Amino acid sequence: MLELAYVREHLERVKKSFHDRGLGGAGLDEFMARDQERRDAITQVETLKAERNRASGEIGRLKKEGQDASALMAQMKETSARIKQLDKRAAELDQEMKDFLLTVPNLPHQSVPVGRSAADNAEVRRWGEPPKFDFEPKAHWDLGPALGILDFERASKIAGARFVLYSGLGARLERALANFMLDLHTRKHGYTEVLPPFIVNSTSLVGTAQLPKFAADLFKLEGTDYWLIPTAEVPVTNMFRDETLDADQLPLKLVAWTPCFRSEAGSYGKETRGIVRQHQFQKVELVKFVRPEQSYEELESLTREAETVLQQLGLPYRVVALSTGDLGFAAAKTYDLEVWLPGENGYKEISSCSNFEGFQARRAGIRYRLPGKKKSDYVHTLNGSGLAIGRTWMALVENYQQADGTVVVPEVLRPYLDGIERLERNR
RNA sequence: GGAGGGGUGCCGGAGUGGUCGAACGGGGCUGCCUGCUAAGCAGUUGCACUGGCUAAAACCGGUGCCGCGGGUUCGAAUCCCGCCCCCUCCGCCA
Repeated sequence: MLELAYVREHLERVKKSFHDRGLGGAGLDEFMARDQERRDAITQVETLKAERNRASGEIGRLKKEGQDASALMAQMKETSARIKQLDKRAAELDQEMKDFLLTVPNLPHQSVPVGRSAADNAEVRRWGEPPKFDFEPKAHWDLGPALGILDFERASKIAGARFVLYSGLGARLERALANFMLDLHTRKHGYTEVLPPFIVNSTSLVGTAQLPKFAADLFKLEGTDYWLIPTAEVPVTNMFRDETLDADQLPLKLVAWTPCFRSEAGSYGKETRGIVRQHQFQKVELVKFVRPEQSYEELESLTREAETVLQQLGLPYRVVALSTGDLGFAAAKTYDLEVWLPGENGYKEISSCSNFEGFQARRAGIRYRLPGKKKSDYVHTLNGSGLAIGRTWMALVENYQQADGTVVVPEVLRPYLDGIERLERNR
């Protein structure tokens, strides 16, 4: 969320942000008109309240002295009625403005390439060479079922479309990947592991900005205020909602392995094959709370930390900086990691690393205080996948496939799979 | 799910209709003191919105905030209603 005062004073910058993101600037001018109306109403009602407060004190004094206060009381009864009316109007305007502010996207950082869509994203760097095969490489949706480690039919019987069942070595590979990633981030990158609730309330979702705009992307539990998390970002960022952290706790780095649930409403017909786009998947998520002046170096290191997973697994990838047209609602800047997929002969997003600056912190009330300083300030929040496990599974199977349909297990993963060197049928 | 208790400032903890933004204690900050530290003394101590001043602050004023939302009243931390959360006991359960 942008601060009201900021929008008021930097209207042109906000309008430019809307434009760069490919949104109409509509609403902003009306918003400013509302702002003026609201401030006028507040001035008026506060004057009346001040008058009432004075009179109430006077009434108390008169009564104490045994004097008659009924005239003043009658007068204040009218004033109170008037206040009630004006208060209601001011509250309405206030609510309208808050609702609007919650739908205003974050301002893109100056370094973000201006563009209309993903086509305008800027490639930052590449790592690794796509493997060369002397046979026609298969997609994971052929390899997996053939190895008996992936079962789409039964998943769809149990739940429906866009679910998958991992079986045998497939399930163990998923778990091995999660453990490998968690170990890497906790042992080498200084993250603290947390295991949060997988269900959150709507306040938490407003805090990280999935609500109010993106309810359609989420699963809600009927008859409750509970929602399945679309990413660990939500519970982990909200750990410190309405809290003030000590500056010496920062940067605070947390890693969580959770399932993620996404309704993918409106995406039917898109990426229906394989495990690319599922209603449920697992992800190891990195979350940082940092001091504002450090957030951009922290974004770089966060991205590098996510990249380390791919490097250690030997999976070729590239890093792209999202353009303004592709940038998420809450993000000021985002790097996507895209892994090489032989089955698609192209790169596919496997991690998204973002700096939200104070956008989430303001919504969620996450502050920090410097020792000895009175005034607190909002932290900057960042997060990134480190990595999406389902997509890593998929990339690994495709990149390490052999002519005979088996899959070689990368060295670093073998300790997590009882030393197994190869995924074969009937294991 | 049932019964009971409770939610007050950074923390502990008073406060049952007016003089309460809130006693008292602790902590923090500032100054004094001190070779340094501790102790001691004095002062100070939240957030949001809003008006004035301003380049912007500082600053000065106003309003609101004692879990959240309503209500009663001239006036509510204090009374009434609804909701949320926490604790204890019982039941159930991995």
